[in-house]
Amino acid sequence: MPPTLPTAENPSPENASSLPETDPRLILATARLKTAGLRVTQPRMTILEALCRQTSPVSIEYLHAGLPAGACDLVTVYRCMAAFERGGLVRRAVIHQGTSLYQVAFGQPETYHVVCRSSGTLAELSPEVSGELQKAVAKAREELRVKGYREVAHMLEFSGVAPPAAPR
Amino acid sequence: MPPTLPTAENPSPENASSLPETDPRLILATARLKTAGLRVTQPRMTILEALCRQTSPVSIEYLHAGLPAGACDLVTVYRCMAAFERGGLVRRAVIHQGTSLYQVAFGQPETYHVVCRSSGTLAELSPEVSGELQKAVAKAREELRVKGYREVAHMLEFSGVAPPAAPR
DNA sequence: GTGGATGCAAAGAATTTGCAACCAA
DNA sequence: TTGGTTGCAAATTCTTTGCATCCAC
Repeated sequence: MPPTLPTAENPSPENASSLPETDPRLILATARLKTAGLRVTQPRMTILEALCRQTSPVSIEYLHAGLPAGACDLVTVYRCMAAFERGGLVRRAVIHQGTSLYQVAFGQPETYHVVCRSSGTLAELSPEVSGELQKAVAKAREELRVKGYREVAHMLEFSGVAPPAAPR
Repeated sequence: MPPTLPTAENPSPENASSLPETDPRLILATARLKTAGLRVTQPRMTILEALCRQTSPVSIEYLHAGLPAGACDLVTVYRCMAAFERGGLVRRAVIHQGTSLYQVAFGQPETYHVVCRSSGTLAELSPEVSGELQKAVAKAREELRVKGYREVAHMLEFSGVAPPAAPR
């Protein structure tokens, strides 16, 4: 059976080593929060820390399930992600079976994904293709900027039926 | 007040003249249905006919509200749109406040949209930029095809805060 | 001090599912 | 004939909201 998207029920094992507060991405995250006019709170930093550990887009439920016990309420994660998205800290990467999956939007190249409608597998597009897409998206953003749009975000997702896993 | 997205409550007036069965797009739609292994039924043709009349992406609720009275159940529209999307007849264009908006995916150039998070206004990107995006998307599709993906679909949406409407 | 942020509980809304009847191929 | 489709009703599930309390700035 092909690997499926991690769910809130079976979160992938968290990296035990907690990121030090001096992690460059968290420092950047703090700056981004302030720039966006958002307050730097414990729940928010915990959420951003967990988000930075992810290697692929995750759902809010999954993210919450992976936080230290009692870190914060699920509703808070919803509210934070909405604020983060408006502030450009995170990006809604794909919508998988009606659920939004998010990824950090800073400190790393933008990568686009494809969701298998059959197995739920999530795969990345090649850096080359992601780069091409990013370029075209940049042009769109520029057009929108000129037209006066602010806080522009975008969501690009591919879906399809993945080939059966190669037999071994 | 800027124009907002049409809703199920205030559907825009339908064009009274019903499309003749010989409408090229409906003929194409019929062919697409068969190609996708889907049956050609009355509800489906009615839905596709209504969808072809739209000039911008619409929600399922809105689409259903615009159908002739008693044409078919709302659930049927949901199921048909899901089937159409898998079959490549329609494209989920944007997700507006948690609601998916669809548009036909054949017989017309692909256009991408931007949703205003403040007013709900939906606007098109220029044909030039949409074309650029389409090219990059085509490359992605090609990569996925080579990798063995079938029935590839994609969703690309921009959102932002639109500038205040110009005073007149 | 003050307005944004959070927790808890409850509501809201889009979408899905079960099942029997129906009909396109 | 037969498996895909549809209608109706009910359930599911993701997401949002209200409000009192709390805390970052």
